[in-house]
This record gives sequence, C-alpha cells and structure tokens, in this order.
Amino acid sequence: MSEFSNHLTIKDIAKLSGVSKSTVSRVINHDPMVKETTRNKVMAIIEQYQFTPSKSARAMRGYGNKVIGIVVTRLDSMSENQAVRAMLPILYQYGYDPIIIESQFSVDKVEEHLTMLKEKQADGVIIFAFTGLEPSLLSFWKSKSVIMARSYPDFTCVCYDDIGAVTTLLEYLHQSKHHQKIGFIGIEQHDQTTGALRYQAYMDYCQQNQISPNAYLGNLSYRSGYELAQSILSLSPTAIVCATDAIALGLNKYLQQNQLEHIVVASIGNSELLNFLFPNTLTVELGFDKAGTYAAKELLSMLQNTTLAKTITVPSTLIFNE
Amino acid sequence: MSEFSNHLTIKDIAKLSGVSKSTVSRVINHDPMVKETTRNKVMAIIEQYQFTPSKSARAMRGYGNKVIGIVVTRLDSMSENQAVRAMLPILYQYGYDPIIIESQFSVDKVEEHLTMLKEKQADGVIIFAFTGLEPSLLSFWKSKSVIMARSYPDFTCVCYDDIGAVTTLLEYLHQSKHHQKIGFIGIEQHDQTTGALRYQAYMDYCQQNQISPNAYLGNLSYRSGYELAQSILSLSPTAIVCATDAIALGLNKYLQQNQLEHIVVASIGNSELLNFLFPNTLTVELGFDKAGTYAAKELLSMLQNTTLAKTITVPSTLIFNE
DNA sequence: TTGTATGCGTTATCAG
DNA sequence: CTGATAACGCATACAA
Repeated sequence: MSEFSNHLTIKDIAKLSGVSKSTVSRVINHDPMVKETTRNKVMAIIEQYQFTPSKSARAMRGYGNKVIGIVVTRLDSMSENQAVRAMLPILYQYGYDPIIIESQFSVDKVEEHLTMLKEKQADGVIIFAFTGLEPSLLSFWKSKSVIMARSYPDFTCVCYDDIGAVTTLLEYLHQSKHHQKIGFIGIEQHDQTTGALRYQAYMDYCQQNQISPNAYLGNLSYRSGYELAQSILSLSPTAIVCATDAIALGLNKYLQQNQLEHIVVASIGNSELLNFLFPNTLTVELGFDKAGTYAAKELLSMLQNTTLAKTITVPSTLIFNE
Repeated sequence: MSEFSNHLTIKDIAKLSGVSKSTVSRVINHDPMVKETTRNKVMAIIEQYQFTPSKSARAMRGYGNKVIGIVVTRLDSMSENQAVRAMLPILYQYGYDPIIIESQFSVDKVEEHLTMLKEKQADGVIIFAFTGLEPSLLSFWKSKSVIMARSYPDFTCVCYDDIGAVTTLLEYLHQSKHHQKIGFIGIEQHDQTTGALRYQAYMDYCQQNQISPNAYLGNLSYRSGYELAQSILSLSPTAIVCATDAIALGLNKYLQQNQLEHIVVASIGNSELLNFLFPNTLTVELGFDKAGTYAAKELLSMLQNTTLAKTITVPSTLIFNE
C-alpha cells in the first residue's frame, strides 16, 4: 500500500532486503564495517528500485545542502561569463550547488536576491560588483562572500588590474614603439573601475611622461567607440587606447571606413571576436578566468576556516597576436 | 550554553518568547489563527535574533526544496544565453532554484550532470540538445524535462523554426527582391538542426524554384564564413544566405576586404553585434527568448499536472533594419 | 487561540 | 558486524 507511493525510503529498502534501516544507511554511506554479502544484497535492491536517499533528510543530519549564490550583472556579459565558467567546476567539485542570478545592474535586485539566498540559507555568495552597489547591503555576508571587480574594505575581493592594464599598453606604445601622440577612449567616470580607474591611469601616464592627453569618455557600447572616433582624431594621434574591446570594435570600424588603418588601436579584453575582425589591435588580457578560479577557491577556504578579508588583484598580461 | 551555537531553532525562539514550538511555527507560516499580540511578541524575537527556519528541515516536511537543472552546452553561447535569461525569472517566481550546468557538447558530461541532479532530487530539467545526445540518456526524466532545440518523440521539446527561417529569407530575396543567384554558407550536416535542417531547407527551396544551388558547409566559427567566402563567389551570386550570424560576420568581412559589398548577405540570429558592424545584413530572428519562456512555463505545468509530451516550434520573424 | 504529541527520512550511539 | 533507538528541526492533527 504505502510502498506504492513511488517514494521509497531506507525503511522500505530495509524491509525489502531483510535488514534494518541502520544497515541500509551504512551501505549508502560506504561504511567499511558491513559484510560484503549484506552490502551486495542491499545494493541489489537499491539498484533495482532506483532508490536515492532523501536529500532533505540527510541535509538535516548535516550532510549539507551546500549552495552558493553567484550574482552576475548580466548573464551575457563576456567577462563575467568567463569568470563564472571558471568557478563552476571548482564549486561542483566541492559539492556545492551554484545558483546563478542576474542583478541587471539594479541595487534593488541585488537586495532581493540576497534576502532570497539568505532564506535559502546559502552558504556563500559571489557578487559581481557594479557602480552604485554599496557594501552596506552585504554586511550580512561579510564573512562568506567574495566581491568581484571592485575592492571594498573588510571584504574579500577579486579585482582586475585596471591601472596596470592601461599602463602596460601605454608603456608598450610609448617606450617600445615610440608613439608620442596617444589618445584614449574610455567610459564615463561614474563607472568606478572600467571608467574612472582606466581613465586616471591614462591621465597619470600622460602627466608623468609629458604626453599631452587626448581623451574622450562615452559608454560601454560599440557605438560609443564609433561616435567618439571623430573627436579624438582631431588631434591626429598615432595610437589610441580603448578602455574595452567593445569600444575598440567601434573605433576600428570608423578607422576602416575612413581609410585610417595606419593608426594603432590598443584595448583591454582580448576577446576572440575583436581578434578575428581586427587582428592588428594590440590587446591586454585582464584574466577573467583566473579571477573566477581565485574567487571560487577563496570563498571555499573562507567557508572552511574563517580567514581574514583580503583583496586579490589578478595580474593582466599583454597579448602578442601573431 | 547550547544557545550559543549561533544556530537557533524554533525551539530556542519558543523558549525566548515564552510560547511553544508550535506557535512559533505558526507565526512563521502565517497561520491566521494566532493572536496579534503573541505574533508580534514572537516576530520581535525572530527579528532580534535574525532567525531563519532551517531550510532542510522544512523541506523534509514538504515545503519542498524545489530545484530544476538547466543543462546548457556552453555558458557563453549567445542563443542559449538569451533563452536562459528568459527562463530564470519565471522559475524564481514559482519558487524554484535553477541550477545551471555546462555540458560542453559532451554526452559524458550530460550523463554525469544528470545523475548528479537525480541524486539531488531535482524536480525537473531543461536540456539544450546537441548532436550526439541520445534520448535514451534522458529516459528517467521523460515526464519532467524539456529539450531545447531538437525534437525527440515522446519528449516535450521546444524547437526553433530552422526551415521556416531559411525559407523566409529565401522567399524575401527571391520573390520580393528578385535575386536569381542565391548562395548558401552553412554548417556541416552532422549538426542536425543548424547544419542539416537549414541546408536542406535551402536545397529544397532551390529545387522547387529552379535555382541552381551553390552551397558550402563549414563549422560554427567566424573563420569558417570567411574561408568559404571565396569558394561560393566563384558562381558570382547576388545574395548569400548564412546559417548563423557568426558565419555572416566572417563572410561580411571577406566581402568588405574585397570591395564586394554590393552582394546581399542574409543570416539567422539577429545579434546586436552583426547589426552594428554590418547593418545591411538581412536577418531573421529565431526567438530565443520566447523559446526560453515557453520552456520554463511548459516544464512548470508538466510538474503540476502530468500533461502529455508535445513539441513547440517557436516562430521565426524577419527583421527589417531601418 | 495555544500547547502536546507524533511523524518525516536520515544518521549516530549504543548495545548485542 | 548488525539492530534497536534516540536525535535533528520543523509542521500538524488533536486535545485543551
């Protein structure tokens, strides 16, 4: 009767195989103390009935329902995607269920998702930060979270080397290739990292090396790069550094349309697409996948032994296309 | 003593607020039968101690740990991404935890993930199919899964209108624009949908309309489109249909380099990128987001009342760029 | 309206 | 080596 309810428990398996609940439990948990023959007997029944122990029940007994939340800004962000792809295998390996959520750059959504994760009693969170996200929101998670792409005091963060990336590009263009007139197309400064940090790095380098700055700031889109191209060309630079691959794409398109392909374009990202369409672009890679790996491993170690907060900066690397 | 262990239970809350466990439970579950005053009393304690009932324990009591697995081929696939983004909000709304996994086009990985989900007692699965994936693998999930992008008998599937998309493009080029020499660059036929189906649709249309076919098949990459461009041009087509946006990108690049921009390019996908770089490309949209919505809703209704398997084909729509 | 007792499916402790 | 039995944290029929 009650056996028909499709949902078998160890109790049923016990009855079916003529042993006690305890023994079934032992078999399930690979207790070495059970005799070969009984183990086989029980295993047979388990296989036959396709039995799987109730996850909820064993979770209650400590065999944790380990889940960690990953809050990305957008699922289709190339950079975050790469980082997430690096995290997942690590998380799985340690028996965690990653649940991925989109914030869509909305603080409200983050809050909403965070309380949801709290209710679900998630063990930890990885959050991709964005402009406007205040650390106060995250206070509850302080000891069990890692923040991506931004550095907050008292939190564990994994950052990209925005400044280093820009500087590397500039040094290469200026010192190795002897460009003197180097322009910059970036993102408006209300974006703290991709915007302000990269712009500042450019301005700083200019000042320290007596280069007269030639910079324009727009937004994250391809179009922005395209539209700002004309302005920046008025000072006839021989090289232009772009804050992102998307901007470089737009710029390259403009240069191509106007037969200005002798101008060197440099950018940050190293996306496959840019590399294919405009292989001459000089690029520096920020290390998104490495960042993902760091983040996952760091969170895991935080969850085991309470380590103290630190900020990891992933090194950027200059790419030489063949 | 034992109260210090940070992990409070309703028992503790009960003691703290001078009521019984049951009453606390009632408050938590919004039982309307509890008196205002006692509710407030208990709520106060709950707030004060930031108490959250054990997820696992209440899961065991039926307040289910609803989780559904989403197996994508690659997290960074544009099309799947779009579909997934449409699914998530729906799933959340109904209290399900989506857990996203990558198959990386490997049957073994799918199998591995599927048993993992089975162990976790996931309630349902959405799988993005790929060439080589056999329905036999999915037998266990038959009544609680939806397959994306491919149609298997006896399973609930959400497919794209590959044939319709190609036909729409051809009809427009041939009948409205009177092109007579229309080429095709596709994917090799071992890919059943993007490859074989779209190719067949092209061949069929050619045969039915006395167009002499001019088709080449490669792989999914930008480069493939670029490399096949030369071959296809030998028959000097006036329009070329591409199986995907990526191919169209490659083709467009070749045409641009060789000043052949008078040749009309058509493709399937309608990605923002292609639209920006080569706005003259004629595109048809497959409806990835709509597919995601369908899939999620369908799975949800399957999980409630056991409906019978059906295949939904998402209609494609021709896009007119301004 | 509230408290008591019981059960959910496991695992852990202790005898046997 | 195995079998009773007591937890685990919560929900609920039943009693008060």
